[in-house]
Amino acid sequence: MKQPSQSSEHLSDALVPAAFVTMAVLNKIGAENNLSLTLIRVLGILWDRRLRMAELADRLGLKKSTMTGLVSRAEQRGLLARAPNAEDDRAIDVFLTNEGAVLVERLRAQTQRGLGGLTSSLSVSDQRQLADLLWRMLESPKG
Amino acid sequence: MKQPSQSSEHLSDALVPAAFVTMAVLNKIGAENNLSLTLIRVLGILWDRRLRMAELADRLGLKKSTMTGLVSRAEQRGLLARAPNAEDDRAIDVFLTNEGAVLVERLRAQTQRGLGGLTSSLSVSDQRQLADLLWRMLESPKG
DNA sequence: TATTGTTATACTCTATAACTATA
DNA sequence: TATAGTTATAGAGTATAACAATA
Repeated sequence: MKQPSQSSEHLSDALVPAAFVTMAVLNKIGAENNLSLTLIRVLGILWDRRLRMAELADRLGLKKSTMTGLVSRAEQRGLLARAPNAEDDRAIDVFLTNEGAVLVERLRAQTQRGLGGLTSSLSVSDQRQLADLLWRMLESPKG
Repeated sequence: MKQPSQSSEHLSDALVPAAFVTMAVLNKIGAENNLSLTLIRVLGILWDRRLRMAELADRLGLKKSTMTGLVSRAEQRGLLARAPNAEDDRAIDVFLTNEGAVLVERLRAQTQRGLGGLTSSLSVSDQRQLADLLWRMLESPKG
């Protein structure tokens, strides 16, 4: 009864472990910088955008009340800031501080280095091909 | 000063979003089954193994004290069980119950379906190639 | 002495429900 | 009435520190 569809024939059987390994690296980098995976993602999303709380919660698949705590803690640490929205008096905009932006740049570099051990096991040509396939998968309408 | 190495030239720039999207799917499946990503991983690891607490904690990159809570809650739900280790009287083995094994099979099926929207955007040939590249990356010594 | 696992404690992340203020 | 955001509360996940039992 055991070892059922362990055939590894499906792409998802490779995607899942790849995601876990990638997340482990990100998680380690997060721990070194005292950041959760969620907060890393928040900072990444805010890199080139200013978003309202509700919009941010939507993108992360979180509740607004969860965002409040997340943003408040990050704000206290000086990584991002809140400001009233210009059009809607109910809404609050969130955006990176300079310190937050510096941190994001550092995280990006650390991530490339951290994933180096994994990616460098492939030839440069294979790396390019893998990146290409992943992008095509992600950029599809459904993705 | 913004938009620095946004060139997306590095494989890691594709691996990270792919991992986040994959994790979002897994997270949703977990939520439907009342399981955290960590617990999903625990169950997956225990699929074909019986491990001691310390060994399990090592594989997950967690502290032993964290494992205690994680395993205790899963045990109360009947998904896994504890038993004294035969060789070392200090150690405790952890393994899946039948109910846990049934759940793992269901999760695997749900995951393949859940990732279908993503993977099906590629041709069958591309899917095979992507899976092959990911496996080669993961199976390398460093990975 | 060192290792295995647990307990106690504290903080982050998350959700639900109830609330205020604005649309 | 509906939406935006916060607060209060509760539970899971995580770490650190201290502990008992065994090696």
